Amino acid sequence: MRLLIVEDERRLAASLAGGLAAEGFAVEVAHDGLTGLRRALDHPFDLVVLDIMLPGMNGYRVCAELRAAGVETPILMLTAKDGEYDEAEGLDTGADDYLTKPFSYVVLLARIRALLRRRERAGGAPAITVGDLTVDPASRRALRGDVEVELTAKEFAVLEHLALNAGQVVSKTQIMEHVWDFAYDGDPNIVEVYVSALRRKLDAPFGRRSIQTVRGAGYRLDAGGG
Amino acid sequence: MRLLIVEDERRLAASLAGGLAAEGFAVEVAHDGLTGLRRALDHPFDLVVLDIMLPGMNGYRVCAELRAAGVETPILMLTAKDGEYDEAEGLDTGADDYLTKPFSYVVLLARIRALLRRRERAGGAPAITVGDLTVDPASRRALRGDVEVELTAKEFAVLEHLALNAGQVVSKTQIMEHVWDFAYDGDPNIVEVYVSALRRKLDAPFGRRSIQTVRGAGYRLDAGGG
DNA sequence: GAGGATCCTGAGGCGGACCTGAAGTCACCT
DNA sequence: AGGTGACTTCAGGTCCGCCTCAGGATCCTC
Repeated sequence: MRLLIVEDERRLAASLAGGLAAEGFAVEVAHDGLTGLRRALDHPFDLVVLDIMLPGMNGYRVCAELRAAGVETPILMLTAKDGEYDEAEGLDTGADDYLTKPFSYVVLLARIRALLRRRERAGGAPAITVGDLTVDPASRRALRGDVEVELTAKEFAVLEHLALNAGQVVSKTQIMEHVWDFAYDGDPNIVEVYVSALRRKLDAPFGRRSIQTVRGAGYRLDAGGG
Repeated sequence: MRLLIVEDERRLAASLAGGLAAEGFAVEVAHDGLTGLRRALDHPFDLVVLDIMLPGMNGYRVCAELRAAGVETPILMLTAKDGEYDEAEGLDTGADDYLTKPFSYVVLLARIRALLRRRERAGGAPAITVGDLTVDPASRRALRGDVEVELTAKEFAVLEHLALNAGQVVSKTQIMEHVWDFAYDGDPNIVEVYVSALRRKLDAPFGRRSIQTVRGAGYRLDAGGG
Protein backbone atom coordinates (compact mmCIF):
# COMPACT_ATOMS: atom_id res chain seq x y z
CA MET A 1 0.00 0.00 0.00
CA ARG A 2 1.44 3.35 -1.10
CA LEU A 3 0.76 6.48 0.93
CA LEU A 4 1.51 10.08 0.08
CA ILE A 5 1.80 12.54 2.94
CA VAL A 6 1.55 16.23 2.01
CA GLU A 7 2.50 18.19 5.11
CA ASP A 8 4.78 21.19 5.52
CA GLU A 9 5.63 20.72 9.18
CA ARG A 10 8.70 18.61 8.64
CA ARG A 11 8.85 17.09 12.07
CA LEU A 12 5.25 15.96 11.94
CA ALA A 13 5.67 14.67 8.41
CA ALA A 14 8.77 12.70 9.31
CA SER A 15 7.15 11.30 12.41
CA LEU A 16 4.09 10.14 10.53
CA ALA A 17 6.13 8.73 7.68
CA GLY A 18 8.25 6.75 10.10
CA GLY A 19 5.32 5.30 11.96
CA LEU A 20 3.34 4.41 8.87
CA ALA A 21 6.37 2.86 7.22
CA ALA A 22 6.70 0.65 10.28
CA GLU A 23 3.12 -0.44 9.70
CA GLY A 24 4.13 -1.75 6.34
CA PHE A 25 3.01 1.14 4.17
CA ALA A 26 5.21 2.50 1.44
CA VAL A 27 5.30 6.17 2.36
CA GLU A 28 6.29 9.19 0.31
CA VAL A 29 6.36 12.76 1.61
CA ALA A 30 5.85 16.14 -0.03
CA HIS A 31 6.36 19.39 1.86
CA ASP A 32 4.28 21.75 -0.23
CA GLY A 33 1.09 21.65 -2.21
CA LEU A 34 2.48 21.81 -5.71
CA THR A 35 5.00 19.04 -5.14
CA GLY A 36 2.29 16.94 -3.56
CA LEU A 37 0.01 17.48 -6.51
CA ARG A 38 2.73 16.55 -8.99
CA ARG A 39 3.63 13.44 -7.04
CA ALA A 40 0.03 12.32 -6.81
CA LEU A 41 -0.49 12.88 -10.51
CA ASP A 42 2.68 11.04 -11.51
CA HIS A 43 2.35 7.94 -9.40
CA PRO A 44 -0.74 6.05 -8.35
CA PHE A 45 -1.11 6.05 -4.56
CA ASP A 46 -3.54 4.08 -2.47
CA LEU A 47 -4.20 7.02 -0.18
CA VAL A 48 -3.20 10.66 0.27
CA VAL A 49 -2.89 12.42 3.62
CA LEU A 50 -3.29 16.08 2.83
CA ASP A 51 -2.76 19.04 5.13
CA ILE A 52 -4.91 22.07 4.33
CA MET A 53 -2.51 24.82 5.29
CA LEU A 54 0.34 24.47 2.87
CA PRO A 55 2.76 26.92 1.35
CA GLY A 56 2.13 27.80 -2.26
CA MET A 57 -1.01 25.87 -2.94
CA ASN A 58 -3.44 24.98 -0.19
CA GLY A 59 -4.96 21.59 0.43
CA TYR A 60 -8.35 22.43 -1.00
CA ARG A 61 -6.87 23.30 -4.35
CA VAL A 62 -4.64 20.25 -4.43
CA CYS A 63 -7.65 18.12 -3.66
CA ALA A 64 -9.83 19.80 -6.24
CA GLU A 65 -7.17 19.56 -8.93
CA LEU A 66 -6.64 15.89 -8.24
CA ARG A 67 -10.32 15.16 -8.56
CA ALA A 68 -10.53 17.29 -11.67
CA ALA A 69 -7.73 15.21 -13.15
CA GLY A 70 -9.76 12.09 -12.51
CA VAL A 71 -7.68 10.80 -9.61
CA GLU A 72 -9.95 8.80 -7.33
CA THR A 73 -7.45 7.99 -4.61
CA PRO A 74 -8.96 8.36 -1.13
CA ILE A 75 -7.90 11.63 0.47
CA LEU A 76 -7.66 12.19 4.20
CA MET A 77 -7.51 15.89 5.07
CA LEU A 78 -5.80 17.37 8.08
CA THR A 79 -7.39 20.53 9.44
CA ALA A 80 -6.27 22.84 12.21
CA LYS A 81 -8.69 23.43 15.04
CA ASP A 82 -8.78 27.21 14.78
CA GLY A 83 -11.80 27.15 12.55
CA GLU A 84 -10.31 29.30 9.84
CA TYR A 85 -10.83 26.44 7.48
CA ASP A 86 -14.04 24.54 7.30
CA GLU A 87 -14.27 20.79 7.26
CA ALA A 88 -17.31 20.82 5.07
CA GLU A 89 -15.41 22.67 2.40
CA GLY A 90 -12.80 19.96 2.41
CA LEU A 91 -15.40 17.30 1.95
CA ASP A 92 -16.97 19.35 -0.82
CA THR A 93 -13.75 19.53 -2.78
CA GLY A 94 -13.63 15.78 -2.85
CA ALA A 95 -11.86 14.65 0.32
CA ASP A 96 -13.06 11.38 1.81
CA ASP A 97 -12.44 12.14 5.45
CA TYR A 98 -10.90 14.79 7.64
CA LEU A 99 -9.00 14.82 10.90
CA THR A 100 -8.62 17.77 13.24
CA LYS A 101 -5.22 18.66 14.63
CA PRO A 102 -3.96 17.78 17.05
CA PHE A 103 -4.62 14.09 16.61
CA SER A 104 -2.98 11.00 17.94
CA TYR A 105 -1.09 8.63 15.77
CA VAL A 106 -3.43 5.73 16.47
CA VAL A 107 -6.42 7.78 15.42
CA LEU A 108 -4.76 8.65 12.16
CA LEU A 109 -3.86 5.04 11.58
CA ALA A 110 -7.42 3.96 12.29
CA ARG A 111 -8.80 6.49 9.83
CA ILE A 112 -6.34 5.42 7.16
CA ARG A 113 -7.27 1.81 7.67
CA ALA A 114 -10.95 2.66 7.56
CA LEU A 115 -10.59 4.52 4.29
CA LEU A 116 -8.59 1.74 2.71
CA ARG A 117 -11.15 -0.78 3.86
CA ARG A 118 -14.03 1.27 2.59
CA ARG A 119 -12.37 1.48 -0.77
CA GLU A 120 -11.78 -2.23 -0.87
CA ARG A 121 -15.35 -3.03 -0.01
CA ALA A 122 -16.82 -0.57 -2.44
CA GLY A 123 -14.65 -1.83 -5.25
CA GLY A 124 -15.13 -5.34 -4.00
CA ALA A 125 -11.50 -6.02 -4.90
CA PRO A 126 -12.62 -8.36 -7.63
CA ALA A 127 -10.56 -11.33 -8.62
CA ILE A 128 -8.34 -10.77 -11.61
CA THR A 129 -8.25 -13.30 -14.43
CA VAL A 130 -5.52 -13.60 -17.02
CA GLY A 131 -6.09 -16.58 -19.26
CA ASP A 132 -6.74 -19.48 -16.90
CA LEU A 133 -4.93 -17.75 -14.10
CA THR A 134 -7.03 -16.31 -11.28
CA VAL A 135 -5.69 -13.90 -8.67
CA ASP A 136 -8.10 -13.17 -5.84
CA PRO A 137 -6.88 -10.54 -3.39
CA ALA A 138 -9.79 -11.01 -0.99
CA SER A 139 -9.08 -14.65 -0.25
CA ARG A 140 -5.42 -14.23 -1.11
CA ARG A 141 -5.56 -17.16 -3.44
CA ALA A 142 -4.02 -17.88 -6.79
CA LEU A 143 -5.55 -20.48 -9.09
CA ARG A 144 -4.18 -22.00 -12.26
CA GLY A 145 -7.36 -23.35 -13.72
CA ASP A 146 -8.96 -25.07 -10.75
CA VAL A 147 -5.71 -25.87 -9.00
CA GLU A 148 -4.77 -23.67 -6.07
CA VAL A 149 -1.17 -22.58 -6.04
CA GLU A 150 0.29 -21.70 -2.66
CA LEU A 151 2.16 -18.42 -2.67
CA THR A 152 3.95 -16.45 0.00
CA ALA A 153 2.94 -12.88 0.81
CA LYS A 154 5.61 -11.29 -1.35
CA GLU A 155 5.10 -13.69 -4.22
CA PHE A 156 1.42 -12.93 -4.18
CA ALA A 157 2.00 -9.19 -4.07
CA VAL A 158 4.31 -9.35 -7.08
CA LEU A 159 1.85 -11.50 -8.99
CA GLU A 160 -1.01 -9.20 -8.10
CA HIS A 161 0.83 -6.21 -9.47
CA LEU A 162 1.69 -8.05 -12.66
CA ALA A 163 -1.90 -9.18 -13.02
CA LEU A 164 -3.23 -5.67 -12.53
CA ASN A 165 -1.10 -4.63 -15.47
CA ALA A 166 -1.57 -7.78 -17.50
CA GLY A 167 -0.38 -7.47 -21.07
CA GLN A 168 1.76 -4.48 -20.20
CA VAL A 169 5.42 -4.34 -19.41
CA VAL A 170 6.12 -3.57 -15.77
CA SER A 171 9.62 -2.49 -14.81
CA LYS A 172 11.49 -3.94 -11.89
CA THR A 173 11.62 -0.52 -10.28
CA GLN A 174 7.86 -0.21 -10.60
CA ILE A 175 7.34 -3.57 -8.97
CA MET A 176 9.73 -2.69 -6.18
CA GLU A 177 7.99 0.57 -5.48
CA HIS A 178 4.63 -1.09 -5.24
CA VAL A 179 5.43 -4.25 -3.41
CA TRP A 180 8.28 -3.13 -1.22
CA ASP A 181 8.54 -0.06 0.91
CA PHE A 182 9.12 3.01 -1.14
CA ALA A 183 12.37 3.71 0.64
CA TYR A 184 13.62 0.18 0.07
CA ASP A 185 16.87 0.44 -1.82
CA GLY A 186 17.96 -3.12 -2.18
CA ASP A 187 19.13 -4.97 -5.22
CA PRO A 188 16.51 -5.13 -7.99
CA ASN A 189 17.62 -8.73 -8.21
CA ILE A 190 15.05 -9.35 -5.52
CA VAL A 191 12.38 -8.99 -8.18
CA GLU A 192 14.11 -11.54 -10.37
CA VAL A 193 14.17 -13.91 -7.45
CA TYR A 194 10.44 -13.60 -6.94
CA VAL A 195 9.61 -13.84 -10.61
CA SER A 196 11.68 -16.96 -10.67
CA ALA A 197 9.69 -18.39 -7.77
CA LEU A 198 6.41 -17.50 -9.44
CA ARG A 199 7.43 -19.24 -12.65
CA ARG A 200 8.49 -22.32 -10.73
CA LYS A 201 5.17 -22.43 -8.93
CA LEU A 202 2.58 -21.49 -11.49
CA ASP A 203 4.19 -21.85 -14.89
CA ALA A 204 6.55 -24.82 -14.85
CA PRO A 205 4.18 -27.40 -13.35
CA PHE A 206 1.57 -26.52 -15.96
CA GLY A 207 3.90 -26.22 -18.94
CA ARG A 208 3.17 -22.53 -19.30
CA ARG A 209 5.23 -19.42 -19.74
CA SER A 210 2.91 -16.63 -18.66
CA ILE A 211 5.50 -14.27 -17.16
CA GLN A 212 7.57 -12.95 -20.04
CA THR A 213 10.91 -11.29 -19.58
CA VAL A 214 11.27 -8.14 -21.60
CA ARG A 215 14.99 -7.68 -21.55
CA GLY A 216 16.06 -4.22 -20.42
CA ALA A 217 12.46 -3.22 -19.67
CA GLY A 218 10.85 -5.53 -17.18
CA TYR A 219 8.23 -8.27 -17.12
CA ARG A 220 4.87 -8.84 -18.73
CA LEU A 221 2.12 -11.17 -17.64
CA ASP A 222 0.33 -12.78 -20.59
CA ALA A 223 -2.32 -15.41 -20.97
CA GLY A 224 0.60 -17.71 -21.69
CA GLY A 225 -1.00 -20.15 -24.07
CA GLY A 226 -0.68 -23.69 -22.85
CA MET B 1 -21.04 -6.38 20.12
CA ARG B 2 -19.86 -3.00 18.90
CA LEU B 3 -21.56 0.18 20.09
CA LEU B 4 -21.14 3.72 18.88
CA ILE B 5 -22.03 6.56 21.23
CA VAL B 6 -22.53 9.97 19.65
CA GLU B 7 -22.78 12.45 22.49
CA ASP B 8 -21.16 15.86 22.93
CA GLU B 9 -21.34 16.02 26.72
CA ARG B 10 -17.99 14.46 27.37
CA ARG B 11 -18.61 13.44 30.94
CA LEU B 12 -21.83 11.67 30.09
CA ALA B 13 -20.26 10.03 27.06
CA ALA B 14 -17.30 8.80 29.07
CA SER B 15 -19.53 7.53 31.83
CA LEU B 16 -21.74 5.59 29.44
CA ALA B 17 -18.77 4.25 27.53
CA GLY B 18 -17.19 3.01 30.72
CA GLY B 19 -20.30 1.27 31.96
CA LEU B 20 -21.14 -0.34 28.66
CA ALA B 21 -17.57 -1.46 28.14
CA ALA B 22 -17.80 -3.18 31.50
CA GLU B 23 -20.86 -5.00 30.20
CA GLY B 24 -18.72 -6.51 27.49
CA PHE B 25 -19.56 -4.17 24.66
CA ALA B 26 -16.87 -2.76 22.41
CA VAL B 27 -17.60 0.93 22.69
CA GLU B 28 -16.54 3.80 20.50
CA VAL B 29 -17.36 7.45 21.12
CA ALA B 30 -17.85 10.44 18.84
CA HIS B 31 -18.39 13.92 20.22
CA ASP B 32 -20.04 15.56 17.25
CA GLY B 33 -22.48 14.64 14.55
CA LEU B 34 -20.20 14.59 11.57
CA THR B 35 -17.59 12.44 13.26
CA GLY B 36 -20.28 10.08 14.43
CA LEU B 37 -21.69 9.81 10.95
CA ARG B 38 -18.30 9.05 9.43
CA ARG B 39 -17.51 6.51 12.10
CA ALA B 40 -20.81 4.73 11.58
CA LEU B 41 -20.29 4.67 7.84
CA ASP B 42 -16.77 3.32 8.12
CA HIS B 43 -17.31 0.52 10.59
CA PRO B 44 -20.25 -1.76 11.04
CA PHE B 45 -21.73 -1.30 14.51
CA ASP B 46 -24.36 -3.37 16.18
CA LEU B 47 -26.05 -0.32 17.66
CA VAL B 48 -25.72 3.45 17.72
CA VAL B 49 -26.65 5.65 20.67
CA LEU B 50 -27.29 9.06 19.18
CA ASP B 51 -27.86 12.34 20.96
CA ILE B 52 -30.06 14.83 19.12
CA MET B 53 -28.44 18.04 20.21
CA LEU B 54 -24.99 17.90 18.69
CA PRO B 55 -22.60 20.54 17.45
CA GLY B 56 -22.26 20.83 13.70
CA MET B 57 -24.76 18.28 12.56
CA ASN B 58 -27.72 17.33 14.68
CA GLY B 59 -28.88 13.84 15.46
CA TYR B 60 -31.79 13.86 13.05
CA ARG B 61 -29.53 14.56 10.14
CA VAL B 62 -27.00 11.96 11.19
CA CYS B 63 -29.78 9.43 11.49
CA ALA B 64 -31.30 10.33 8.16
CA GLU B 65 -27.97 10.21 6.38
CA LEU B 66 -27.17 6.82 7.81
CA ARG B 67 -30.48 5.41 6.65
CA ALA B 68 -30.01 7.04 3.28
CA ALA B 69 -26.66 5.31 3.01
CA GLY B 70 -28.33 1.98 3.59
CA VAL B 71 -27.05 1.47 7.13
CA GLU B 72 -29.59 -0.58 9.05
CA THR B 73 -27.91 -0.54 12.43
CA PRO B 74 -30.42 -0.01 15.25
CA ILE B 75 -30.35 3.59 16.47
CA LEU B 76 -31.28 4.65 19.98
CA MET B 77 -31.92 8.39 20.19
CA LEU B 78 -31.37 10.54 23.23
CA THR B 79 -33.69 13.53 23.56
CA ALA B 80 -33.76 16.34 26.09
CA LYS B 81 -36.96 16.89 28.02
CA ASP B 82 -37.50 20.52 27.10
CA GLY B 83 -39.61 19.64 24.14
CA GLU B 84 -37.66 21.63 21.64
CA TYR B 85 -37.05 18.45 19.75
CA ASP B 86 -39.80 16.03 19.04
CA GLU B 87 -39.52 12.33 19.59
CA ALA B 88 -41.77 11.54 16.69
CA GLU B 89 -39.44 13.31 14.34
CA GLY B 90 -36.63 11.09 15.53
CA LEU B 91 -38.60 7.99 14.82
CA ASP B 92 -39.56 9.37 11.43
CA THR B 93 -35.97 9.81 10.40
CA GLY B 94 -35.36 6.16 11.04
CA ALA B 95 -34.47 5.80 14.72
CA ASP B 96 -35.59 2.58 16.38
CA ASP B 97 -36.16 3.89 19.88
CA TYR B 98 -35.71 7.02 21.94
CA LEU B 99 -34.89 7.85 25.51
CA THR B 100 -35.58 11.12 27.32
CA LYS B 101 -32.89 12.77 29.39
CA PRO B 102 -32.31 12.45 32.19
CA PHE B 103 -32.31 8.70 32.26
CA SER B 104 -30.72 6.12 34.48
CA TYR B 105 -27.97 3.88 33.35
CA VAL B 106 -29.97 0.70 33.89
CA VAL B 107 -32.81 2.01 31.74
CA LEU B 108 -30.40 2.75 28.94
CA LEU B 109 -28.87 -0.68 29.25
CA ALA B 110 -32.29 -2.28 29.16
CA ARG B 111 -33.23 -0.38 26.01
CA ILE B 112 -30.00 -1.33 24.34
CA ARG B 113 -30.52 -4.97 25.20
CA ALA B 114 -34.10 -4.80 23.97
CA LEU B 115 -33.06 -3.33 20.64
CA LEU B 116 -30.35 -5.90 20.14
CA ARG B 117 -32.78 -8.67 21.00
CA ARG B 118 -35.40 -7.31 18.69
CA ARG B 119 -32.88 -7.24 15.91
CA GLU B 120 -31.90 -10.82 16.56
CA ARG B 121 -35.47 -12.03 16.61
CA ALA B 122 -36.33 -10.18 13.47
CA GLY B 123 -34.08 -12.65 11.77
CA GLY B 124 -31.41 -10.05 11.36
CA ALA B 125 -28.79 -12.56 12.37
CA PRO B 126 -29.24 -15.76 10.47
CA ALA B 127 -27.01 -18.70 11.22
CA ILE B 128 -23.92 -18.86 9.09
CA THR B 129 -22.80 -22.13 7.55
CA VAL B 130 -19.33 -22.84 6.25
CA GLY B 131 -18.99 -26.42 5.13
CA ASP B 132 -20.39 -28.49 7.99
CA LEU B 133 -19.73 -25.71 10.47
CA THR B 134 -22.71 -23.75 11.74
CA VAL B 135 -22.37 -20.48 13.61
CA ASP B 136 -25.61 -19.17 15.05
CA PRO B 137 -25.32 -15.71 16.61
CA ALA B 138 -28.92 -15.72 17.83
CA SER B 139 -28.53 -18.76 20.06
CA ARG B 140 -24.79 -18.17 20.39
CA ARG B 141 -24.07 -21.72 19.37
CA ALA B 142 -21.45 -23.33 17.21
CA LEU B 143 -22.04 -26.72 15.63
CA ARG B 144 -19.61 -28.97 13.82
CA GLY B 145 -22.02 -31.16 11.94
CA ASP B 146 -24.55 -32.07 14.63
CA VAL B 147 -22.13 -31.82 17.50
CA GLU B 148 -22.30 -28.66 19.59
CA VAL B 149 -18.98 -27.14 20.47
CA GLU B 150 -18.85 -25.02 23.61
CA LEU B 151 -17.15 -21.70 23.10
CA THR B 152 -16.46 -18.77 25.37
CA ALA B 153 -17.74 -15.30 24.49
CA LYS B 154 -14.53 -14.09 22.90
CA GLU B 155 -13.92 -17.36 21.08
CA PHE B 156 -17.38 -17.14 19.62
CA ALA B 157 -16.93 -13.53 18.62
CA VAL B 158 -13.72 -14.32 16.78
CA LEU B 159 -15.31 -17.27 15.05
CA GLU B 160 -18.34 -15.20 14.12
CA HIS B 161 -16.21 -12.57 12.47
CA LEU B 162 -14.26 -15.20 10.57
CA ALA B 163 -17.48 -16.86 9.48
CA LEU B 164 -18.97 -13.57 8.31
CA ASN B 165 -15.98 -13.24 6.02
CA ALA B 166 -15.67 -16.91 5.16
CA GLY B 167 -13.33 -17.55 2.27
CA GLN B 168 -11.69 -14.20 2.70
CA VAL B 169 -8.53 -13.31 4.52
CA VAL B 170 -9.14 -11.36 7.70
CA SER B 171 -6.20 -9.59 9.29
CA LYS B 172 -5.44 -9.77 12.97
CA THR B 173 -5.97 -6.03 13.25
CA GLN B 174 -9.36 -6.36 11.64
CA ILE B 175 -10.35 -9.07 14.08
CA MET B 176 -9.10 -7.00 16.99
CA GLU B 177 -11.04 -3.96 15.90
CA HIS B 178 -14.26 -5.91 15.61
CA VAL B 179 -14.10 -8.22 18.56
CA TRP B 180 -12.25 -6.07 21.03
CA ASP B 181 -12.81 -2.46 21.85
CA PHE B 182 -11.84 -0.25 18.99
CA ALA B 183 -9.22 1.53 21.06
CA TYR B 184 -7.78 -1.71 22.41
CA ASP B 185 -4.09 -1.64 21.73
CA GLY B 186 -2.85 -4.87 23.16
CA ASP B 187 -0.65 -7.48 21.60
CA PRO B 188 -2.09 -8.95 18.40
CA ASN B 189 -0.91 -12.21 19.88
CA ILE B 190 -4.27 -12.31 21.64
CA VAL B 191 -5.83 -13.19 18.30
CA GLU B 192 -3.38 -16.01 17.82
CA VAL B 193 -4.30 -17.33 21.23
CA TYR B 194 -7.99 -17.40 20.36
CA VAL B 195 -7.45 -18.90 16.95
CA SER B 196 -5.39 -21.53 18.65
CA ALA B 197 -8.25 -22.23 21.05
CA LEU B 198 -10.79 -22.40 18.23
CA ARG B 199 -8.66 -24.87 16.34
CA ARG B 200 -8.28 -27.02 19.42
CA LYS B 201 -12.02 -27.05 19.97
CA LEU B 202 -13.53 -27.31 16.54
CA ASP B 203 -10.83 -28.49 14.18
CA ALA B 204 -8.55 -30.94 15.97
CA PRO B 205 -11.23 -33.23 17.45
CA PHE B 206 -12.78 -33.58 14.01
CA GLY B 207 -9.57 -33.90 12.04
CA ARG B 208 -10.23 -30.68 10.20
CA ARG B 209 -8.24 -27.60 9.39
CA SER B 210 -10.84 -24.98 8.62
CA ILE B 211 -8.99 -21.93 9.97
CA GLN B 212 -6.09 -21.33 7.63
CA THR B 213 -3.15 -19.16 8.55
CA VAL B 214 -2.20 -16.85 5.73
CA ARG B 215 1.26 -15.83 6.78
CA GLY B 216 1.79 -12.09 6.77
CA ALA B 217 -1.88 -11.44 6.05
CA GLY B 218 -4.17 -13.00 8.61
CA TYR B 219 -6.58 -15.91 8.81
CA ARG B 220 -9.15 -17.41 6.50
CA LEU B 221 -12.07 -19.66 7.36
CA ASP B 222 -12.63 -22.32 4.72
CA ALA B 223 -14.89 -25.30 4.43
CA GLY B 224 -11.82 -27.27 5.45
CA GLY B 225 -12.53 -30.56 3.77
CA GLY B 226 -12.57 -33.35 6.31
C1' DG C 1 32.89 -15.14 -31.97
C1' DA C 2 34.47 -12.54 -27.97
C1' DG C 3 33.08 -9.77 -24.39
C1' DG C 4 29.91 -7.45 -21.62
C1' DA C 5 25.44 -6.73 -19.80
C1' DT C 6 21.42 -8.74 -18.19
C1' DC C 7 18.91 -12.27 -16.23
C1' DC C 8 18.16 -16.84 -13.79
C1' DT C 9 18.25 -19.69 -9.87
C1' DG C 10 19.97 -22.62 -6.12
C1' DA C 11 21.85 -22.35 -1.40
C1' DG C 12 22.03 -20.52 3.16
C1' DG C 13 21.58 -17.56 7.15
C1' DC C 14 18.81 -14.42 9.57
C1' DG C 15 14.92 -12.42 11.48
C1' DG C 16 10.44 -12.60 12.56
C1' DA C 17 5.76 -14.51 12.32
C1' DC C 18 3.26 -17.84 14.43
C1' DC C 19 1.91 -21.45 17.94
C1' DT C 20 0.91 -22.89 22.43
C1' DG C 21 1.45 -24.20 27.24
C1' DA C 22 1.45 -21.93 31.54
C1' DA C 23 0.98 -18.41 34.83
C1' DG C 24 -1.23 -14.15 36.35
C1' DT C 25 -5.46 -11.16 36.85
C1' DC C 26 -10.05 -10.21 37.52
C1' DA C 27 -15.06 -10.69 37.93
C1' DC C 28 -18.55 -13.46 39.40
C1' DC C 29 -20.80 -17.15 41.90
C1' DT C 30 -21.43 -20.00 45.85
C1' DA D 1 -13.74 -15.98 51.74
C1' DG D 2 -12.80 -19.40 48.48
C1' DG D 3 -13.44 -21.40 44.02
C1' DT D 4 -14.26 -21.20 39.20
C1' DG D 5 -13.71 -19.81 34.68
C1' DA D 6 -12.79 -16.32 31.21
C1' DC D 7 -9.50 -13.26 29.66
C1' DT D 8 -4.87 -11.72 28.98
C1' DT D 9 0.07 -11.74 29.14
C1' DC D 10 4.36 -13.98 28.80
C1' DA D 11 7.98 -16.80 27.14
C1' DG D 12 10.03 -20.58 24.73
C1' DG D 13 10.22 -22.93 20.66
C1' DT D 14 9.45 -23.97 15.80
C1' DC D 15 9.20 -23.00 11.31
C1' DC D 16 9.13 -20.38 7.25
C1' DG D 17 9.53 -16.42 4.38
C1' DC D 18 12.82 -12.87 3.03
C1' DC D 19 16.94 -11.33 1.35
C1' DT D 20 21.79 -11.83 -0.05
C1' DC D 21 25.13 -13.84 -2.71
C1' DA D 22 27.43 -16.00 -6.34
C1' DG D 23 27.97 -18.90 -10.22
C1' DG D 24 25.92 -20.08 -14.43
C1' DA D 25 22.91 -19.18 -18.49
C1' DT D 26 21.26 -16.15 -22.03
C1' DC D 27 21.13 -12.30 -24.94
C1' DC D 28 23.01 -8.23 -27.33
C1' DT D 29 26.85 -5.53 -29.32
C1' DC D 30 30.76 -4.91 -31.82
